[in-house]
Amino acid sequence: MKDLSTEEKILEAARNIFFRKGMDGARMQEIADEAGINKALLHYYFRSKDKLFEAVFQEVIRGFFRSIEQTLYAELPLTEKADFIVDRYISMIESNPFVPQFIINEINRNPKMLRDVMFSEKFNPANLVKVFGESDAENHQLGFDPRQMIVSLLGMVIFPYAARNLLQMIYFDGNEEAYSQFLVERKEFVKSMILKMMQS
Amino acid sequence: MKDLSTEEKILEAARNIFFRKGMDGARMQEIADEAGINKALLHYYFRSKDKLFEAVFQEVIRGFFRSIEQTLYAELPLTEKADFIVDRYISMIESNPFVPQFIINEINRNPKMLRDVMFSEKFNPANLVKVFGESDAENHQLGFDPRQMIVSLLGMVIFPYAARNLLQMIYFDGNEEAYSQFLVERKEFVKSMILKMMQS
DNA sequence: AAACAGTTTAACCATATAGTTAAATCCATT
DNA sequence: AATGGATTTAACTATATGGTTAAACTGTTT
Repeated sequence: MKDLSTEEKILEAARNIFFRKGMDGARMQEIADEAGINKALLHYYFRSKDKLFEAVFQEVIRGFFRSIEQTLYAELPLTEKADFIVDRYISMIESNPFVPQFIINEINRNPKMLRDVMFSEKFNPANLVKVFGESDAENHQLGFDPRQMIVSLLGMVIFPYAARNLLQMIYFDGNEEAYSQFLVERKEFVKSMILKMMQS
Repeated sequence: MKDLSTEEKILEAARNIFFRKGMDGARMQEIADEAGINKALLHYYFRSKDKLFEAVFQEVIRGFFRSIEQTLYAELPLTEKADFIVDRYISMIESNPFVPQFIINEINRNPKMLRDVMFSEKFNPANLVKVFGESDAENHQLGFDPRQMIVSLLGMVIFPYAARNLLQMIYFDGNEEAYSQFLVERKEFVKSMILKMMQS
């Protein structure tokens, strides 16, 4: 951590705090502490909390879009593609378990931010739908809106991480190890369920 | 609204604000305004923001447990039971779309609160698992942890509401009516998918 | 009429927090 | 050694916000 540039140290700290507590719950002092600097220097690099948050949010959304696009352009048969997407999303979430909740919450708090980032990043969602929706022979037999499938996949993958504390408490008696094991097993479970769901 | 008792007006207003903005984002002044009273009276009824929040949170968790239990004791064959649960949960969410996110967020913010409420309500989650997990002939052939199924169901049902703004923007070009229609169709989609998932 | 809870008004206090400032210090480059 | 940017220190300002207070008012009950 020590050998990062100060700006990078700040962004790293800001991510840690914002991801866990959100814009409303985060404190500039806490971010400064986490970065190992003082508040004056924090404001020296990022003029305001809003600017700092914007930097973090924009970066996260960029990464989010980038990884969506990567799954889009993977040329695979539908069944393998579903596996591929599940693997990718789960590994993304495991390396940053707070990100999905963060994105959802902050967009709900201020939906305009997403529009702004999408505009400034020239991100065009028009062909996003095609993940499960086009150009594959198997696909024409699905018989439903492909978005139903992708939303199901996202829900099944994201929910157990977003609601971890709740689910761990009510279904696993608060046992962390048991829940971790549940998540390990979940990967194959979701893959096989998506497969079943896609069989006519 | 005018004919409710003041305490009920306050709780109603507090729900509106807390559900949307969470504990951190909510302002006592805003709650007072929403209830059509002043801050002094608000504190006259609920001594502090913490107490008011606690009242709302406790009430929500109680309702949550109650409805879980009602689905538990419904004596139905597995397949119909899944339909029953999907219907119930969706109608609950539609009458209060912010509640699932609220519960998840506030539990993440302070997991101890859930333990406290569960303790004071003497709620024992030990047999929750049995929803999809016991005493039904079909069930012994499932061949997986029934919790995987219930978490999938919850994820598929809750996620499209929790992430509404995000999904609406990226998959529906911001079109609200289109997304509402998507949610209408989703009900049957989820039911049929759960069915498929339960077929050996 | 007196009493009393509910309610308003308006000012007020205490604290947390975002953000600023000025001077001093550190450290690398010239 | 001098320059200049990065960083610290510490005090400070402004504001938002939770919470309090006292006095007045309202409407109902006794």
